[in-house]
Amino acid sequence: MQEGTETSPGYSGVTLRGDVFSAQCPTRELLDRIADKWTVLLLTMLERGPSRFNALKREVDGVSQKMLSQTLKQLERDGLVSRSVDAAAMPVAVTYALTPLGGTLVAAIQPMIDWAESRIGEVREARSLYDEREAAVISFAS
Amino acid sequence: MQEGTETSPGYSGVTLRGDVFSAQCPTRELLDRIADKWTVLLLTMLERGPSRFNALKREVDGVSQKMLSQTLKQLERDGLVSRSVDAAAMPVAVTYALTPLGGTLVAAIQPMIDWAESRIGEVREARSLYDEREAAVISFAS
DNA sequence: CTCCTGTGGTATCCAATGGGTACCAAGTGC
DNA sequence: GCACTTGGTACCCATTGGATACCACAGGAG
Repeated sequence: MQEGTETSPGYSGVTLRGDVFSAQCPTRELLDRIADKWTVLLLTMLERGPSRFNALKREVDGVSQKMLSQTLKQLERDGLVSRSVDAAAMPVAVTYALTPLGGTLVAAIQPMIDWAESRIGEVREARSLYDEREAAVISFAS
Repeated sequence: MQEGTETSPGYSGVTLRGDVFSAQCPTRELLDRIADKWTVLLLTMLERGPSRFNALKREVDGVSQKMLSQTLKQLERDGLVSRSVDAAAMPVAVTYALTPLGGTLVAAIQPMIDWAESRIGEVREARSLYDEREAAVISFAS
């Protein structure tokens, strides 16, 4: 019925490319979504190979069923993950797998993960230093 | 076909290196923090050069004062951003800048941003397809 | 047979978090 | 004096995340 019920597909020209700092930028909306705790963890986990719902729930420690199904649904909608149902299996088997597009994203976030793993020491050190200074300031103030 | 995920239990006090999937993993805690909307945007903005509080607030569209000061404080604590106060200036000038460590992080998240910018088209296409299918299923059900 | 488990979710509720607004103190322009 | 700037903090409410319960169905234990 209403053609205008959703974000206009046209965008006549100006894509605001490079301006992720504008709230309206579509790239920023995408960035907001992929720069997400569970998204990153799930994609990384799926890079190891296809997995099933409850397997993911067990493997990704701390994820709730709600967030898992929600995140997987978004990833599927974004074409990053595929969902295949085997209805013939006994209690129904649902398998999630990375799509090729999802694979390119995993490759793109890998440097971030590697950074976290290699720099965690420096960050922790910075934190201790900061907390010490902080404590000093507080005791000085009171 | 990979049998995947021998992330089985049985840690005997080992480093958990590479196991970001455990909730206790310190790397995962760090990853949760940097895989954050405002963190990514602020770091990217600061890569352009040092900036002041209200300048950042103006430039990063949509960030609230609260989230800005909160995020900056965390970044400072993590040693990714430095905060320098010029008390001599008229209404006090506070300048935020990337530290060398922060610079390495920006480099590490850049691929993710580039991915978002280059693949946004494919994602949008996947979304339309998904939404169409979804709508079809719903109208079929009702 | 009933009970319990596992499968893949959805629905519901509540706590935590994010964001908007107001306010502060100090200085400057009008 | 009044309003505006600076860099924040304090407070409140809306949105979100997370825990829990529940569903339908099938298989195995007892």
